[in-house]
Amino acid sequence: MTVSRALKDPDSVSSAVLARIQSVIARVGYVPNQVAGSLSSSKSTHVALVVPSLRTAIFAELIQGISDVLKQHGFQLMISDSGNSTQIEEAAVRGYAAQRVGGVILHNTRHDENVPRILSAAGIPVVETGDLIRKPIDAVVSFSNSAAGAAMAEHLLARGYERIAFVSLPVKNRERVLAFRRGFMARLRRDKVVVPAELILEVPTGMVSGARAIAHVLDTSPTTQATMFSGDVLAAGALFECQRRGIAIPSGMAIANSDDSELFQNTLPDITSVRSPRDEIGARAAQWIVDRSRGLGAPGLRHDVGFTVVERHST
Amino acid sequence: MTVSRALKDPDSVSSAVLARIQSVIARVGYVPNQVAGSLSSSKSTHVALVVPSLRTAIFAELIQGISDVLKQHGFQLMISDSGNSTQIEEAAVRGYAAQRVGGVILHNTRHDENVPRILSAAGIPVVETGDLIRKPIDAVVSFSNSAAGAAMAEHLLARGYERIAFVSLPVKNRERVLAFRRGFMARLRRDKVVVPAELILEVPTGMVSGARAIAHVLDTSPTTQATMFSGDVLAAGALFECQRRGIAIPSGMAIANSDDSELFQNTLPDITSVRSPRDEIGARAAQWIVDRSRGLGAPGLRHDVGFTVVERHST
DNA sequence: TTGTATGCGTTATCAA
DNA sequence: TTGATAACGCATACAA
Repeated sequence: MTVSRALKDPDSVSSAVLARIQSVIARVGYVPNQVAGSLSSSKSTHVALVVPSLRTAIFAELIQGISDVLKQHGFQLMISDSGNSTQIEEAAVRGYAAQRVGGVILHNTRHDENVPRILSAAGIPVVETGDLIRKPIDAVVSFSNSAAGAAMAEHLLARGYERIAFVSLPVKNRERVLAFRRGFMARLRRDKVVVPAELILEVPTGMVSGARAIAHVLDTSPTTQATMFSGDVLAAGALFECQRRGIAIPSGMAIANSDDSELFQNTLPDITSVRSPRDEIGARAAQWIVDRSRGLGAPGLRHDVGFTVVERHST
Repeated sequence: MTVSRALKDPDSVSSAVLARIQSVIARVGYVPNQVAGSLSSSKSTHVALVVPSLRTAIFAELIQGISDVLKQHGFQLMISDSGNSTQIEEAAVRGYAAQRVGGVILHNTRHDENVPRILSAAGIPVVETGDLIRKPIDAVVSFSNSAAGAAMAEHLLARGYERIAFVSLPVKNRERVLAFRRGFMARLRRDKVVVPAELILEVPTGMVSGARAIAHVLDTSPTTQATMFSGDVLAAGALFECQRRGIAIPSGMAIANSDDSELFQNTLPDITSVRSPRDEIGARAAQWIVDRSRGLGAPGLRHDVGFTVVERHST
């Protein structure tokens, strides 16, 4: 018990005893067993994150934001990916509940019905980060994808584009993408602009996929003026395909993307996109969980980090 | 005890009892406490990974490879970043030792002297993945960065380039980059090609940094024929800068990069680079740890996953 | 096939 | 300021 105190609160131990303890610890190489500590105190220093995929760079900033905050407080980050499957997410959440983690961050906002049940039964704080949904399980830190879609539509309208294509990842199980698309379309409709069904595409992830999509648009509907992409690096693939075909951007085809990245800032021309503070989302989500697991803060958090339409030369 | 058995090995329990247990579990919402399980059995289902940075996409494939294998075996992945600081790495390792993780994967191959001590004292298996070093702490799964550098030098020589610049991230605390550079330079020297000191640059990470570097080379040494980049996306930044300046690639300047990425396959022209199976590195490292923590496999593993110089149109 | 006793290494609580 | 005791919830070993 005295050793335990010496490690957690050295001031509560006399300096003589403290010195003796430290010397023995050094000599025998004692390393406190945090598993036993967790069991005894029923406090966890683990936070779990479930993202749709680990392969994309999109989540790098989110992860870094979380990791930075957790490191400050001696918490550990556990990561897994769901592949946009609610079943895999549920299995992950079950595992995290069994491990009695201190909190869970879910990027998806669509879940198996058991997920809220499992988490609330275990009393585990949850933050959702994928979209600023109305009714989070517990807390939500994000921005409105729907508003972002509308803002991007407004930008394209302001630049005078009227014949517009929309290319995204499959919206099934991707509520964020669906919200963006809905916001985008609704704003266009307000100005009597309608995207024909054959120019609303759903494609796989990746640059090659973006290239194929823009090729399809160019081939089947050559009068299209602008293409809006929603999903990781699709627009970059499209830009490179236009370069290969000798099509000038934006005069021959304007392109924009829903998620900003370092790449879009550096291509020629650089690519208009929606910028959101992904590291801040991570940091705030993590901070809230740390606070909660220390008994601070309120259960329900709803934080809008906002976004910006970064107007670049591709539109 | 019977409940414990019913969950781990349902066949060892009579069907009547099993049914009763399952119904009660469902009714009361029982979730086994894995922390208590770990403490009791002194077996961990956690594997820790320390990468230099989480911000770059380079580690996404490594992480995915690890995660896929761990998921199959019910293991959990814990991640942190060291920022190429041996001190931060040591702190992380200390924390993982306290948590009695089942294994640790370190991407860096240069460590604080305490790191091997801590890990071996705790009996925690370690895999290093950054370079195929001669004397790993325990196991190593990687490829030879030195050989990769040499192979890339050979490629450039074969294409007839003789006035060559070398741009990398700072080599301090980055043994991999240093190994690549040494292998590269050594191979050039064999053909009596020498890179002048003023064309050996060390720059920060990022596309902007790559652009600045190539600008510096172009401005200060316009007769340079090729620039070799070592570090993430540097070459992409250089390519875009050349596009902005109207310099043709490869006739005006050839560029190549040490680490392949989706981006390099899609730019115009696409960029010659070294391809290595990063997901396989992760998968094998994870598998070895899983095996070890089950008492299988031998302590010392040394696996060379190899690499390929992918010759594209930028050289 | 089921159940009992015991211990894993901490921390909370209370006593000295 | 230090120490003794009990408890956290499971799994090991053994008994029935």
